[in-house]
Amino acid sequence: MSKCEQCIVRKFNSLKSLTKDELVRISGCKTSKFIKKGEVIFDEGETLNGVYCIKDGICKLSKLSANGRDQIVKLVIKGDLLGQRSLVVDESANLSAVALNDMEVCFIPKQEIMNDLQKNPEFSLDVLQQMAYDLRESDDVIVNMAQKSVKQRLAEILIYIHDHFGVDADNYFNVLLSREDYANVVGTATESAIRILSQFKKEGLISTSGKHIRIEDMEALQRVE
Amino acid sequence: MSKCEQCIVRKFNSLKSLTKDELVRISGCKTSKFIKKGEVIFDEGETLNGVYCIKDGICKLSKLSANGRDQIVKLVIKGDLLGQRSLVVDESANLSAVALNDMEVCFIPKQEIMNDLQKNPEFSLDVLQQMAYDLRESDDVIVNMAQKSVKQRLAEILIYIHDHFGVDADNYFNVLLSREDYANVVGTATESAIRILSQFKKEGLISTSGKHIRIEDMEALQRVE
DNA sequence: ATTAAAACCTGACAAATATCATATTTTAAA
DNA sequence: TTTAAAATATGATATTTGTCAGGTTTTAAT
Repeated sequence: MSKCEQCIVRKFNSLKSLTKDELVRISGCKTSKFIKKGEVIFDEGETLNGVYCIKDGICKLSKLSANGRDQIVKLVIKGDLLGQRSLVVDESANLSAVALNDMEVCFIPKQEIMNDLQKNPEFSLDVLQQMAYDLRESDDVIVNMAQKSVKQRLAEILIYIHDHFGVDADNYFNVLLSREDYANVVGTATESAIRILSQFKKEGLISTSGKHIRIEDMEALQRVE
Repeated sequence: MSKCEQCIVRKFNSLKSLTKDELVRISGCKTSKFIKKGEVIFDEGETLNGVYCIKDGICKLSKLSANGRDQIVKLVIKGDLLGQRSLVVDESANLSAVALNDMEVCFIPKQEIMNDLQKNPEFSLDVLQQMAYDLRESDDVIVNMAQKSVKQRLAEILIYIHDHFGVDADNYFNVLLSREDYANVVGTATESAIRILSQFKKEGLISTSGKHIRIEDMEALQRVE
């Protein structure tokens, strides 16, 4: 099994603040998992016994609303950590994590992380900073949800996905979301999301090929009101 | 000036994890401020040179949206800390803080807090836990904003204010919000908030006396769809 | 106490969004 | 390959919410 000390992925998350010794120890007790597209990593309400370090792939974090609809709160990519929040406050998971494509993740047991959190102030501060950053992002999402139209939110998520997850050789998004996923990100009915994407297509803002989406006119997309 | 070691308020926030020595040191460099209803504690974009510990009063944290409307993200009360997030990630304030009634706050300079964050793992973990808790709350707000109707959100904020900030002898809310504030919490037009409050009144869910609001039928309010 | 400003309220209408129905296309299983 | 299921698409219509316009009441300053 590969070793944490040599893993590039950790450079993108709080694990970068661990010492070499700590990394070796974690490497010794981590387990690696392959997760197929559509599989659940963990479910809302589940007790998490550790954190997941995403080595490859993308997943969605969502929560079931009282009306029966899933709300996608965040998209998480290679390099990110999953489950630190629940671990820190010792609560069950508040969100479900589902793979959007095939993934490889490393599971690090709770005790290892908690141990380092208590003993390595640099690591602890790094986790704190990541959480502070997430908190600002969440606050911004609240404002967008409350104040912007569905069309605007959809335009923005398209730009977000383009900028954060990149595109392939033909400029199509690397992340494949269903129309229902798009609806669940912006918080609208699936039909509404489909309708607006069709409209964007007609207006030349995007083009599609099946589920694949490509931005054709970024500036116009940014101007959407 | 009163001393942090003897202040009851700190028991409700992360400062409770500081040692006696640390508290004495902080007490020596803190400044106390009285802030009148409506006054700004800090503004979005402002650089914060420390954190505010709320000794008395309530304030709103809000962010100006691109459409010119204010979105209230959080209501903050006696005992809470303001500004830790910005301090931890060394960013300017993401939200504005405005007093909803007369307040007393203590300002603690940045360096004191950062020093303790680096040297006292217990304090650092406590701040981390508070932030993890806030993050869950924010995620829940996102889901509510995205999936619930304005009427439901308004009913819920009434229940939230009742439960978190309490009522006076006549069962009226301790917090006085304008109709515009209510609109800015649930993310709707002021007229819509007014209309729905009127409807709640007609249906006997609440009663009002000027700005003062009292819940008359909690169960019916919880059932609002 | 008077008065101007702000806050509150309501109606009429417009715009945005949800819902339901149904057709078409794509996907995946047998 | 065939076929059933799922995803996508679009129209018609209902519901929710926003906007504008005009009132009344409350608040605060003189």
